[in-house]
Amino acid sequence: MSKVITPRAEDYSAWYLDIVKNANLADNSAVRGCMVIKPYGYAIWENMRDALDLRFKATGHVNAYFPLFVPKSLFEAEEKNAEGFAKECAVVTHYRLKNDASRPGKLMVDPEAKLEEELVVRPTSEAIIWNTYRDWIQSYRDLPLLINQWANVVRWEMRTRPFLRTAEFLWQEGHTAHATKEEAIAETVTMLDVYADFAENVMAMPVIKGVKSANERFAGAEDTYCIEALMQDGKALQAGTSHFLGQNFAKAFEVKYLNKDNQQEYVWATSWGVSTRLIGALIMVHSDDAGLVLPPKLAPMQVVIVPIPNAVSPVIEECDRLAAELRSHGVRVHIDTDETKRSGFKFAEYEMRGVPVRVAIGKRDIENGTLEIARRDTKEKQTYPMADSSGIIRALLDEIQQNLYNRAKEYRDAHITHVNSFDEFKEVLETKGGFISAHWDGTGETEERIKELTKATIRCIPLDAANEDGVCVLSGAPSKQRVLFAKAY
RNA sequence: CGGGGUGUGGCUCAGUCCGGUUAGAGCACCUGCUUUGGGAGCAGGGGGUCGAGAGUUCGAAUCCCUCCACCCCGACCA
Repeated sequence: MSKVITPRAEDYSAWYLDIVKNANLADNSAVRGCMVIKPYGYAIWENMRDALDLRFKATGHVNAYFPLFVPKSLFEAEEKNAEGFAKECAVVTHYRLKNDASRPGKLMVDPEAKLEEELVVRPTSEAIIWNTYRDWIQSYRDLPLLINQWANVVRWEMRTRPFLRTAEFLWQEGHTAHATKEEAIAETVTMLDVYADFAENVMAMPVIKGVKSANERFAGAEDTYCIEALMQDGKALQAGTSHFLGQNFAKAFEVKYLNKDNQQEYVWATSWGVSTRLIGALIMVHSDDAGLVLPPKLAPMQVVIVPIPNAVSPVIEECDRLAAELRSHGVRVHIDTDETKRSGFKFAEYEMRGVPVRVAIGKRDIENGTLEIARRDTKEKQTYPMADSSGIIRALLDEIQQNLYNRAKEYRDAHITHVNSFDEFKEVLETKGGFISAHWDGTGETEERIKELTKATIRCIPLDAANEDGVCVLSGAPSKQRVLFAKAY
């Protein structure tokens, strides 16, 4: 296969699609808007899932599974949430097919098999979950209820892109119930911190924690917290959200508990989620024109060993010995003994697939007691003594993880620009991109107007924003703090 | 949902305007030999109801009609 990746500078969007295809992450499918996640892409998701699940468990959550289908009457119970998703719901209306008399061998929907009540394919599960929680929660002793589910959801999108926006996607959704408002808000913030920790320490992707403006808030939430990341093309991407839902769902579904004073009270709720979209973020934060670049903590193969020539004694024995040594330290190693491919091809192939460390061992090395180690992040390669190799490689994996984070953070920090006028705002947005830190008067009208004029939206009001008196870049009205604008995915 | 475009081996496309033997190329794939430290070379080989249906014609990938799918640009979105 001659694999050519479009350079980022030429066409960023084509570059992204080339990475997805050539790194074997996903394929288009026969289903409009839906992708097939291939084994290599799915292995990355599994690593993300495992790291997140560990963190969810560590913060007291348990997993459960709720149905894919939501009866329409339940779905519409919390009005704001239902309205927010109404335009992109897949709906099941029938439960049977039959032979089509007019077209032999073909099937048709049986008009006799119409459902009495349509079923919405979940775009999110608040409705079915809160309807269930009503029965599970009676007393303050049942609280807090801390449940997560790993699931697929469907949002009928017009324009789709692999991982970033597909009609069906995989995610996790946490849904918790609490006795007090304070406790629910604390949970919302805790899970935001979990996401930020995961993004920065596992994905090596720096994020900004913040709160969404009213326009960008999750439908049905009182407050939406988010982590925002910056992609290499200067566009922002929401990498995770954590919602304080107030008592909206409790009231819609009558979820009450008896407090210590024997009085009925509505519970307080949160929900939080991240999706396979994170794989899209991972690609766009670290990868280069040679292909995917993966942080070691998520790479399905952390080290690939290429014997030169293939599978020949004593080269192969040395490869096996090193692999065993690395595996005993928990390193994920792959030895490529495929004799039908040349080593040069393999080098290019593993670069394309983002394997953090490549080791080459040849006859020459056996004679010299050496091996060649190449790192994917900087593409440097160097020869080392065989004797020290396991320790060197393990240290290198840590270094690569750290370097990817530092590199991404440097880029991100260099692309947060403070502006004080709308002219400056527009110029920075067009010439430099990235986050624009500016004063905003707090009104939805101004936010909407800025979006119309520039296509930039408020990504978040950073949690660590300092109090600073100023005037709104558009309206000139007084403002107490800066917010972050950007064009977004 | 509006505007534009494209459907030909697994992939990228030529051929369509102006109908004419067995429908082509590159890549990929299979076999053999030589190779193997940055995407190998040579030789041989397999694979297509030309998006679908109906029509015009002696003859259709090519012309007419209908339908379908996908892509790009907008509006909407994690």
